[in-house]
Amino acid sequence: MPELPEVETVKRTLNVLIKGKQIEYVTVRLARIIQRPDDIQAFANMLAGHSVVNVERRGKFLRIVLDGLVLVSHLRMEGRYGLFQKNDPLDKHTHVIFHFTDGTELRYTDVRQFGTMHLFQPGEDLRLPPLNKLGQEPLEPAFTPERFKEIVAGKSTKIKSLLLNQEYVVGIGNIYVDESLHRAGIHPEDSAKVLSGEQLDNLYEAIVSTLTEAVNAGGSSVKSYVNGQGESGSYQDQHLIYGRKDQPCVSCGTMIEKTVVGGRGTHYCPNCQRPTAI
DNA sequence: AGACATCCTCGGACGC
DNA sequence: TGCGTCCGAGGATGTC
Repeated sequence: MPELPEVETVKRTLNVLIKGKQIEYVTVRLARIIQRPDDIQAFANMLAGHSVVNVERRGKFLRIVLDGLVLVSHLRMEGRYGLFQKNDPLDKHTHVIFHFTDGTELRYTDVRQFGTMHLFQPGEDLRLPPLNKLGQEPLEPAFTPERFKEIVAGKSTKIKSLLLNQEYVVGIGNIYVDESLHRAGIHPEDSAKVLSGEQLDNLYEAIVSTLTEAVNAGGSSVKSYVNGQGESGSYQDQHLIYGRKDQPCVSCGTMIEKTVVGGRGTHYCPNCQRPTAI
């Protein structure tokens, strides 16, 4: 389940692996991955002949910038990219293949088939779905404690749901939201508007430090996530709360509980993360 | 606005 | 013990 640190890691490795390569042709083996244009043959035809200029990230989306096109790709839960030689055996879950003129291939593999690709003309992508409603990047300088408080102000939503909503702050998914709330000592079901300035300062710091540390570790490898070079990240070894149901909290020894918040599996320490009294 | 279903596959848990 | 069945995992989107 790639979140910001995993997508950032994929972005960095793809820049090493495919920057400058020219697409000869594209094979689409599963049509539903391609969301724009409607016609997969048009998708393939548009890409042929274009070269990779840069790979960027917006929230959990990759922006593969070509000379004259932008390919927006979301990995959802289990999407992966890998660079192969054209004769390498094909995985049955490989759905899109970008054949380069040098005989290598960028393959998109996705067991769950949830990932998406949208192809745009330059300048279109940021003002159309799925990128047009995305909120603040948490690892950019513009994300300050003051900005975070503006975003949260007056919202009655549960804080966990707010942090998962990509219209406000981007890149946080179910793993890092649980880790950040635990680090800040905040109960996931607290209404955003009841949190004090001090709590929001702590939460801001927890989000930035958690994501930064995870990026530095190459992301978390949960289930099948690997980066564009087939390597696993290591941050899952540093998870203090996610996936640790019925194990003792490292801070206080209380058994970690798992519930459902906003339809998502939610891990928290009932001692360290008590509901905020109103 | 918030709750819920939908998409999908597979691995692990569970029941007999 | 072994085999079959079921369900949880979740990001974004759409509906109610």
